[in-house]
Amino acid sequence: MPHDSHSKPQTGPALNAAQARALGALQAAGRPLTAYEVLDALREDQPRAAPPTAYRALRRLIDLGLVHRLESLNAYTPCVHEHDAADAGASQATLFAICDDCGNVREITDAPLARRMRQLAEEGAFTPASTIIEMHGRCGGCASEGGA
Amino acid sequence: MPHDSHSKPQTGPALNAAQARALGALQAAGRPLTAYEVLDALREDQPRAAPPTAYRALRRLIDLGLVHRLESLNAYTPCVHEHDAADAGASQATLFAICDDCGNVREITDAPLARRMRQLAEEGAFTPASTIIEMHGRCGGCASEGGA
DNA sequence: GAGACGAATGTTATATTGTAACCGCTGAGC
DNA sequence: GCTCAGCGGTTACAATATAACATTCGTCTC
Ligand SMILES: [Zn+2]
Ligand SMILES: [Zn+2]
Ligand SMILES: [Zn+2]
Ligand SMILES: [Zn+2]
Repeated sequence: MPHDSHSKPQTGPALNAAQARALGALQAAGRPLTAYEVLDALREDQPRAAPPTAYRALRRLIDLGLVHRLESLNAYTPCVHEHDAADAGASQATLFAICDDCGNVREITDAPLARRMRQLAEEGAFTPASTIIEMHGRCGGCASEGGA
Repeated sequence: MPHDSHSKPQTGPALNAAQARALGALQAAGRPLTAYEVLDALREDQPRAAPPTAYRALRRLIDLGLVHRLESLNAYTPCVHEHDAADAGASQATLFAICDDCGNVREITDAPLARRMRQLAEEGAFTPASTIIEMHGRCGGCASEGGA
C-alpha cells in the first residue's frame, strides 16, 4: 500500500493508515483509550501490529495536536479544539476534567487560567514548554444519578 | 523491630521504618525519584524488600500529604508545604514546575489559580477530588547557563 | 535501469512501572 | 492460651513503554 500522503493534503497533514485508524478509534470510543487498546484497533487492519506501531501513531497524532495524552490515566483522548500544534500547552492551558465514575473527559481551555499560569511561570523565571492540568472528580451526570 | 507508631505521635503521624526511609531518600535526593529508586533506598535497610514495599510506603506518604506523585514523570517528590492531608488538590491547587534540563522541581501553590480552577469546575457542574498541574520547561538557572 | 542512500515502518526483544494474591507475623481482645 | 484482624513480606505477574535491529520503499545519481 502506498502512502496516502498525496491524497488529501488539505483535510489533514498526511496521516498514514495507522495514524488515521488510531484517531478514528479514539474518536469512536467516547472515552480515553490506553495505547494497547489503540493497538487492538490497529490490529483490525494489521493483525501483526506491535506496540511500537501504536506508540508511533499516537506520538505523531499528539505532535499534530490531534490527540492528548492523559498522564494520570496513561491514556489518550482525541482533541476537541483547534490547537496550534507547535504551541500545545505553552500559551494555551488545557484542562481535562476526568470523571472517575463514568470515565467521561471534558477538555476545557480558559484564557484567565492560562494567563495566571504564565504569570506564575514568569515570576519564577521559568520558561514553560508544555503544561498538563488534569482534574479528577465527579461529573454532573454522575453526581445527580448516584446522588448519595 | 516493633512499630514505631508509639514513639513520636507529635512529630508525625506514625511512620514505620520503610516510610521514614522512603521519605528521607526523597528529601535527600534533591530531585524526583522513581518508585524503584526509592526501593533501592529501602534495600539499604532491608535488602530483600520488593516493589510492593516501596509502593505501599509511597502511597502512605502521599495519603499523609508528605509526598506528591508527578504523573508526567512517574516519579515522586517530597512536599515542601503543609497541605491539609485530606484535601490534597481539591481546594488547593499545587503546581509543579519541572525543569527538563536539570530535573529540578518547584512546588507552587497559588490562591488565584486555585480559585479559577474551582470556578471552572463549578461552571461545568464538576466536583473535583484532586488536581494535578505539571508544567514542563526550563528553569531560570538552566536558561542563563545554556543561554543559546 | 542499476545501485546507493535515507526515511519510515515492521519486528523482536526487553525495560520500566505497577499490582494481585497469598503468607506469616504480631498484637489486641477474649 | 486461642482467635482473629491488620499489616507488611513475598512471589508472581500484569500493564506500560522503548531500544535495537531488519525490512521496505521512494529517491537520487549515474
Ligand atoms: Zn485539545
Ligand atoms: Zn461521570
Ligand atoms: Zn505539597
Ligand atoms: Zn533547570
